[in-house]
Amino acid sequence: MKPKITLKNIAKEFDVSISTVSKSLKNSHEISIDLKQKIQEYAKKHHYKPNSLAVRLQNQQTKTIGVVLPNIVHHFFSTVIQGIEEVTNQRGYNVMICLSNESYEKEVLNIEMFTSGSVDGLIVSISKETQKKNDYSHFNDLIEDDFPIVMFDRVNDKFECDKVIIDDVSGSINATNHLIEIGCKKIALITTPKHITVGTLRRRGYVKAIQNHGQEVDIDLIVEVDERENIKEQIEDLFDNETPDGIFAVNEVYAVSAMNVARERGFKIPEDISIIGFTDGPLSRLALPPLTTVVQHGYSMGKKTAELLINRIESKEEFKPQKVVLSTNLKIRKSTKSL
Amino acid sequence: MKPKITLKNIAKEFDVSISTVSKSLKNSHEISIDLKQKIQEYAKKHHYKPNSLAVRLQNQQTKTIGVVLPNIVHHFFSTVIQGIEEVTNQRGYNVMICLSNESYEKEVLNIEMFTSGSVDGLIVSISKETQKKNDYSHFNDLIEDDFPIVMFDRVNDKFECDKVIIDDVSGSINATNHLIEIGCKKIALITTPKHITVGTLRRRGYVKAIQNHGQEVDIDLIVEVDERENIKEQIEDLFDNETPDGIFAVNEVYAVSAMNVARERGFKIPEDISIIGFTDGPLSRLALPPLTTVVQHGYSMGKKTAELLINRIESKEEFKPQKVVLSTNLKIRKSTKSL
DNA sequence: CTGTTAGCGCTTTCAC
DNA sequence: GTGAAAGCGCTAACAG
Repeated sequence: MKPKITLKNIAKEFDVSISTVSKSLKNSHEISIDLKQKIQEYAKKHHYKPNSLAVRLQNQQTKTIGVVLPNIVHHFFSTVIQGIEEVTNQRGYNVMICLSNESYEKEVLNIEMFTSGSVDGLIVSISKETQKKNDYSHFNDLIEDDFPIVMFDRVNDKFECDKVIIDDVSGSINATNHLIEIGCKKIALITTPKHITVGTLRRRGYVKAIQNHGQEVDIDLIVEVDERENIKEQIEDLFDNETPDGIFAVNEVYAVSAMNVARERGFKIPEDISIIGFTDGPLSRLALPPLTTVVQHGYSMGKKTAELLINRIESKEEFKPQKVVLSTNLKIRKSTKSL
Repeated sequence: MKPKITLKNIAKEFDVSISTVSKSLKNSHEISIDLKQKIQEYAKKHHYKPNSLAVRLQNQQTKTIGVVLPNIVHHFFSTVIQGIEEVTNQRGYNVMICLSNESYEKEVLNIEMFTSGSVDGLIVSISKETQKKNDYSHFNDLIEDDFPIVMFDRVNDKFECDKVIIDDVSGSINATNHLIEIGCKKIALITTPKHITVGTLRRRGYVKAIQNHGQEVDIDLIVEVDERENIKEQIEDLFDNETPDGIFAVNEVYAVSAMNVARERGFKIPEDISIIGFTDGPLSRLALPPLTTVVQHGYSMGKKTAELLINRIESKEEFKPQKVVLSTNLKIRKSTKSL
C-alpha cells in the first residue's frame, strides 16, 4: 500500500508550514488564492484525506454511534437498523454495527471497543447468552459514567438507561384474544426457553388472555423450543400429544414451522387450525396462506431508539432515563379464521 | 456524561508523570509494586479505558476491518458476515459494518469514512444503484493507492483488486439442466433487470443450458422483476401468457413468490411445475414443499473474503490481485420432480 | 524506579 | 499571508 499522504508531506512539498496547508485545504481566507489553489490541486491529485482518527481525537467527538446486535439474521433487527440509520443520517451521525452473535463474550468485546473512544453513544440489544448468564457487569461502568446508551427490545430493567421496547404482553394478549374470539378452544403456545425475556413476556400475555376468559392454562399445549435441537421435531411433539385448533407462536420461524407441521399432518389452515405469529417479516408475508401476525414496527423502534440516543448525546444537562413502550398491532391475514 | 478519565488525570492525582502511569497500567517491571498497585486500583475504580483513537493513531494500525454491504435483509449477506467474523476474530481483527442500503451516495460516504484512517482494510459488495449508475470513481483512489480492499459477490471487473465471487453461470446452468433432465419442456426464468450483475450472469447460465440442449430461448418465459413494483403481480403476468412446467428463479423471494402464484392457480408443486431457487435461506427451507435451490455457501465466501483481505493487509510485498471463484451446488429438495 | 521527550495527524490560537 | 506552538491521549526510546 502506498504511504498515506498527510499535511506534513504536503507542507514539505511546498516548503510551507503544516498549518498553512491545513488552512488552504479548508479554503481559509487567510491564505493567498494562488497558494491555496496549488495546494488543493496537489492534495486532490494525491488523494489526500484527513485522518479521521486524528480529527476525532482532536475534537473529542466522533459523530458516530455504535450498534451492538445479537444477530441480523432476524428480519426484525434489519428493520430496526433501517430506522436507526434514517434518523442518525439525518442528524449527521454515522452508524457502525457490531454483532455479538448471541455470545456474551463478543458482546463484551464489542462494547469495550466501541466505548473506548470510537463512538459518541451506543445502542444495544442484549445477546441470548448474556440473558442466560444474567451477567450485566459490562454495562455497569458505562451506566455509572453516564455514557450515552440506549437499549432496545432485549433490555434489562436493572439499568438506569434509556430503553425502547414493544409491549410484548399486550401484543400477545391481543393475539390470543383474537384466537379465542374466532372460536379456538385449544390454543397452543410455541415459545422460547424462559431466560429469553421477550419469550417470557409473550408467554405472560398468552397466559393472561387465557385466564381472563376463565380458562385454565394447559401445560401440554406449551412448547418451549430449544434452538439447539431440531425445531420442527419439537413442534411435532406437540401434535403427538394434543391437536390444537389455534396456535400462537412467538416468532416467525416457529409460526411457519408450526404451519408446515400442521399441513403435513393433513390439517387445513385456517379451517382446522388458526395460527398467529410475531414479527412481520418476509417469512410471514410469503407463507401460504400469509400469516396473521403481531407486527412489531421495527422501523419506528429504530427511529425512536436513535432519537433518544442523539438527544442524550447532545444534551448538556442530565435527565432521567426514559422508557418508551411501543405498541404492536395485529395484522390479520389468512392463517386465521375470520369471525 | 462524566468526564473521561485519562492518563493525565491519573498522573496528576498521584503526582507522577504520565509515562509512569502508562507503565503501571501495563504492569511494567520498571515500576514499584506499591505504586503500580495503587494506580491500577485507582484506574479500575474510575473505569479507565485507553482511548482507542489515540492508540490507533499512535501505532498506525486499527486492527479493524470495514465491511460495506448493500443490505442485510437478504439472508445471504448475513451468512457472509458470519464467515467474515469467523476469520477476522481468529486473526485478531474487529469488524465494523456499514450499510449502503443499495444507495450510491451512502456507499460513497461509508467508504470515505472507513478509509480515512479508521480501518486497515475494506470488504465491499456493490450497491444496486452504483451498478445502475455504473459509476465507480469512489474506488479509483483506493485502488491507485493500493488500499487493501476485497470485493465479493457484487463485484466489478474494472478494478484490479481481490475478488470473491460465486460461479453464477455454472450454478444456473446446473439448475436449468436439472429442470431439463427431469423432463421440463417450458422452463421460465424469473430474474432481475439487466444492470444487476448477478442477475445477468444467472440469466446467461439459463440461456446457455437451454441452447446446449438445442432449444430456443422463449422471451415470453423470461420475467425481469422490477422491485419497485409488486413482485407477485409481475409473476402472475407470466402465468397469464404461458404456463411453464419448470421455473428457475434467481433468488429466494422470486422462487417462493412463484410457488405461491402457481399454487394459487391450482398447480401442484412439483407434480405440475418444478421450481428451483437461488440462495439457501430460511425462506427456501421453510417453504412447503421446501425449495430445491442453488446453494451459495455464503459462509465460505465470507471466510475466503476475509482471508484474502487480511493476507493483503499483513503482507509487505505487493502481489497480484486474486479472483476466487467459489462453486455452488444444487440442493435438491421437494419443489422439483424426481428423476 | 521514574521522568523527559518526541511523535502519531490534525486543529486552532496567537504572533510575526 | 504565513508560521510557531500547544494540545487531543497515548506510546516508546532514552535519560537520570
